[in-house]
Amino acid sequence: MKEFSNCPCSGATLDKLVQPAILAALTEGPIHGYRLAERISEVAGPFGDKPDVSGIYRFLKKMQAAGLVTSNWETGEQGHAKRLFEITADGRACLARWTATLETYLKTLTTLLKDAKAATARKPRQRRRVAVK
Amino acid sequence: MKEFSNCPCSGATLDKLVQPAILAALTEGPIHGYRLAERISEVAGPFGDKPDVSGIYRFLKKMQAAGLVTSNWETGEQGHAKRLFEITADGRACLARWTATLETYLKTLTTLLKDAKAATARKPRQRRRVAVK
DNA sequence: ATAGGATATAGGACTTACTCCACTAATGGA
DNA sequence: TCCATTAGTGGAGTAAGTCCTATATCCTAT
Repeated sequence: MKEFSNCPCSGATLDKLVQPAILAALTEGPIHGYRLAERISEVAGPFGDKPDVSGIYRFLKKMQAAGLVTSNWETGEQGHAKRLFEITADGRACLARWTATLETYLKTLTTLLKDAKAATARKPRQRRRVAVK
Repeated sequence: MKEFSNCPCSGATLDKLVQPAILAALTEGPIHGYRLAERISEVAGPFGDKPDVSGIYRFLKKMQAAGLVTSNWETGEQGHAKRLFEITADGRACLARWTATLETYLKTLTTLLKDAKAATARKPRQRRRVAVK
């Protein structure tokens, strides 16, 4: 048998869906990019280790350009400037749409899973006779 | 409000998970790349329109290199040569692993969805008057 | 004091898993 | 004869990441 460690079936290359995760996290209130990344890796949990911070920032920038979030620099007398990100109305609408999309996606995946399972059950023989029934 | 037609929340840019779909379809028996693509778009159904044929062929090639499938040219006296693809033992193992991976993925997505929903329910207000506290 | 860790933001280069478009080529009807 | 269907393939581009690196500033502990 082979090593499957770098095979996509390990899940290593699956999308982590950072964008909806960001939007969802932002509904909890304004937050810094850094903290956001932490919140998300909590949710992403056991699956994809954790998303890269720089990826988060990149996304936030894109999302700001698209009008899904706003940000302003929090320039306290001390401490270097931090960006506080906030979700916009459009961002909320986008999140709602994500919800619908993910639901459909979930359904598709479930079907796929069922099919795959049925398939593996269907032909478990053909290796060297795996018992009668 | 904006158009969301090219926003990723529309699902247009979500991965279609072609690889496990291919493997699952292959367990039904040897098949041509072209037919395979059709079978998959049936399953993919309402979601991502349908995966591109060329993408399928590219993947099959990669998977063959990885030993997950085999193929031989079906050179009948007439009709141009067709490739018949078949799943290998390694391919079946890979599919089994995919099943496990997708299950975890599904769980993560479900959590994310629940969070997002709770979030949209949580703050539909907060647009003018942010309250005292 | 100062070295090192956590906090915070960001860019360059790369990869994976696709997509879209265009092309060849044979087969089977209308 | 023209055209749809079946079958396979290549070039170019994109989306959503990854890894590594660089920058600052703060807060400890030595």
